[in-house]
Amino acid sequence: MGRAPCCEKVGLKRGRWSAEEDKLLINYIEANGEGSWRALPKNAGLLRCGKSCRLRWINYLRSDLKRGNISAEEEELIVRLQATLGNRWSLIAGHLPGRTDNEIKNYWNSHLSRKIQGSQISSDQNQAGESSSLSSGDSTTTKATGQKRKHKAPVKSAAAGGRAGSKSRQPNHKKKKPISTSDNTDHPSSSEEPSSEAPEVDKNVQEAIFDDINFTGPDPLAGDELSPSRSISGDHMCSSSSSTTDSRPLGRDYDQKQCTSEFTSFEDLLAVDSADRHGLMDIMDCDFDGDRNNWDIDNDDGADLAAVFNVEAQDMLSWLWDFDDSISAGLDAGAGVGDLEYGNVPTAAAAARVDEKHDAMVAWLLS
DNA sequence: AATCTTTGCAACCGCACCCGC
DNA sequence: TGCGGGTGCGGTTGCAAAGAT
Repeated sequence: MGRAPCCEKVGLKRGRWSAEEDKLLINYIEANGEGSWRALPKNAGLLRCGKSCRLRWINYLRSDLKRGNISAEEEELIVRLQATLGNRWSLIAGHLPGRTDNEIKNYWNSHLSRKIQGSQISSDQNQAGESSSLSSGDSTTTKATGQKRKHKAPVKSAAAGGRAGSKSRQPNHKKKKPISTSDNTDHPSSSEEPSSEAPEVDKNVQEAIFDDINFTGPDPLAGDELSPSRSISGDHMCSSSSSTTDSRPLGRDYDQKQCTSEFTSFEDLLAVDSADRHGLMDIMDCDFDGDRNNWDIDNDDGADLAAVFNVEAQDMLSWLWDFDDSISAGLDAGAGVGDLEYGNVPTAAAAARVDEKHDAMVAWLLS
């Protein structure tokens, strides 16, 4: 506080811009270029604050803007980037040519955040036997559940430490620690200082996770041959009785009691044969519900996982979400709508890709 | 048809950072 | 080195339009 406002507000117009004002602004910037926003209104003959002029130009009047109709691809990219970068809308906008941070932010707050919320709710329901769907959280569902959106606080980012509010704003990440484009595709934790401490494993939370793992995720270890479709759900993370065809070693030889007693630490889990570590993927319970957008953590949520492993799970998950072309190709080749659910075995290349992600997951958990 | 409620989004606000003086 | 102007960013608000009753 104590700082003078960016411009004198007395006598200045506020609210919606008229066509005449837009024209004045466009004409001035085309003639003089951007910049000097404080002086611009006066020079352009506008009764507007310089900030307002800048906002109007950047968000709506620039010629290189797309405006409207965010495509499914753009939407998917937004979701993925948001999971990785958090609410750094300007960074996200940088990956979407023709889109502004404000547009993406609004789209997120009015569409996507509710989809994610709806997905999480559905995910909870899924544990009770219902199927989940990301798209189930659309506006219709919102109305059906009576959720009020008006002036609600936007959903805070779990991935990048979404700030509690403008008054407690965190340092600007972009300016302090620039994030390159490649950071978005690299292992997300690579840009963070790796923790030098071994993960603190809260046994209670760990057991809670073990209590209700659903084996519905991808199973590249299904091998080269098609295995019958299978799904191991609830309370059987370590059960050997849940599937007759299940040959994945991790947990298969243990019942739940054994599991929670023998695996008293996460390191114990990792001590099993390296080939078995792929089962770790299932701890995360990566779940594709026939919709690549509908990727979720079925068992508990990222917050619990982060609590257990002392990491930001969402960052890793967002990378795992990177559903690349090789996998898509595998699915297109006949793996089916079920994506990577058991029984829908993708091509060898696709399986190898998932395999790679499993290994990365293990490395990440150990880091 | 009128009224109320909800939604979408344009615009505003305050804060933090950068940079020149 | 410190200060202040300029700018960028993300959260929040206001309001028109759409939908529901």
